[in-house]
Amino acid sequence: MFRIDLKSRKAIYEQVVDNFKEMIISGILKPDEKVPSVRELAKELTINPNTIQKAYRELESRGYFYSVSGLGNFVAAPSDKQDNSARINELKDTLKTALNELMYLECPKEEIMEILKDTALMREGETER
Amino acid sequence: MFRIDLKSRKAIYEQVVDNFKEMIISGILKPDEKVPSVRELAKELTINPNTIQKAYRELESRGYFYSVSGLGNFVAAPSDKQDNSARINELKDTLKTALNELMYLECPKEEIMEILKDTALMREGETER
Amino acid sequence: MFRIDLKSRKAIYEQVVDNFKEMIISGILKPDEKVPSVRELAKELTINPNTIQKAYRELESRGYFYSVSGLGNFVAAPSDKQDNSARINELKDTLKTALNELMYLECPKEEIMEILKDTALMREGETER
Amino acid sequence: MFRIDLKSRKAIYEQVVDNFKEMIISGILKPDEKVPSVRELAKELTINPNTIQKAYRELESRGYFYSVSGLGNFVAAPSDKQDNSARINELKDTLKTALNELMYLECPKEEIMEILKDTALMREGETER
DNA sequence: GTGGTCTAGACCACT
DNA sequence: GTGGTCTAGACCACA
Repeated sequence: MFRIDLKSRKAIYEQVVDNFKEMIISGILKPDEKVPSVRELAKELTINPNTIQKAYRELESRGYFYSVSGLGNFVAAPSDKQDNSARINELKDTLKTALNELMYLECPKEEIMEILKDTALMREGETER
Repeated sequence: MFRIDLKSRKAIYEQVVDNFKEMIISGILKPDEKVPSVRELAKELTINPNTIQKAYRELESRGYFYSVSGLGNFVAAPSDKQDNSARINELKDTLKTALNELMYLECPKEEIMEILKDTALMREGETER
Repeated sequence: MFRIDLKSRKAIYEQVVDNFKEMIISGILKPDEKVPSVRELAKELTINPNTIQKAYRELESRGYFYSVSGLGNFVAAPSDKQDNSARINELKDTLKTALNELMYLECPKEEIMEILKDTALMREGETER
Repeated sequence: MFRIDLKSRKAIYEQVVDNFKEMIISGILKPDEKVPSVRELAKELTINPNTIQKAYRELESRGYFYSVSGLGNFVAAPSDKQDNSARINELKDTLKTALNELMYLECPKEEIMEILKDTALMREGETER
């Protein structure tokens, strides 16, 4: 369920954050669903609870979690999310940069198109007419 | 010419690396063009020469610069670049993730398409048929 | 355990790199084994920590170490190594050059054969038929 | 005739030295043959004369050249070479190290054998019986 | 505790 | 002049 790579350069708490974000974005985790408690998850991943704690706080501050004291943490509904525009601009920028670098590295266009299709951005048949 | 944000969480030397990469990728810097000397750039940006040095070595080891001792650093030709596949896979992954998150944040498709067009990935008329 | 020659023309950090590479190649250091912390080794060798740091990063970027933040540096498994072909060609070239020069200096063939045997390249009895 | 790579990390004067050594070792340059004057070679390679000068001094001190004042530099005969033992030990060491690293990188034995044959170390048929 | 970054200032080799 | 190395000492983020 979780992909944590201790060897990665990325901080562990960030990897936890990314894993949750991905599961929420892809719909594996539904709004108002309860997520494991800090201690539970820490034990399961054999990671320091402080690290999980930090990840949860991060997810809460970014609007992906909400916490009910005494009950635990829950997945927030997309509509509850705050001010997206800043994050959207950030993402657009990474998109542009990544695309430019891919072109520079001579990654074949088809492979990029494949990705676009996979993300449901395009229906089959819209590309490469 | 350079955008360095001392307050950013990103390391200064990484910002320098990214700035150069962007300029090379976008063609602002041409192959075999000389880049400012370590000391020169350090002085211009009021940054410690060692920091610039580190950035330059990074760029060299990633195949964007080559260094001629006694003469300075120069922009490498794209063909001189090494083993891209690992980097390409990384980029594809960030691409996927960014696209998914954009969809989740309900960024209008048109805006994303705009970016694709800008990167010359698609010719006018190929999209939104 | 470590042979560092401060007077050598070779940079100290390179000597550290070479020492570790040799210990890893010869199997003295096993995969996933922890190596001394930057500060520890620096203290032991009475060398500046930054110098050790540089050596460790070099080893990491060449695929001999991996670093786990907060825990330290570890020996990477051979399979984790990246793109060897460039390095292999380099080595083949040094091999050729060294052999040619040895022949020129009239080093007896037997002595060279001795080395080949020692590196397990040849089984006893295969040579000097 | 000369392979000088300004982009290489190796110092230019060292590349000049290596080129001459190789030509002498391989017999392209014969004993007592005259080599180009410092100025001539510098002009031909469009390199600073001081750099060539340094290379020639190095070659002389290592016993590959001898200089006759007013006439120029000449290739020394192998027998004129001094104290080889130190250099031979050096070479043996690089040989060992290179071989070990090649084995570690899983370079196929056959490719290594190929090199040994090419250097006339072995006659055809002596290996892999 | 760990690695990672940065500064200031020094010295060396090469061109 | 150029890059490359090294030291001393400081600060930060992560586990």
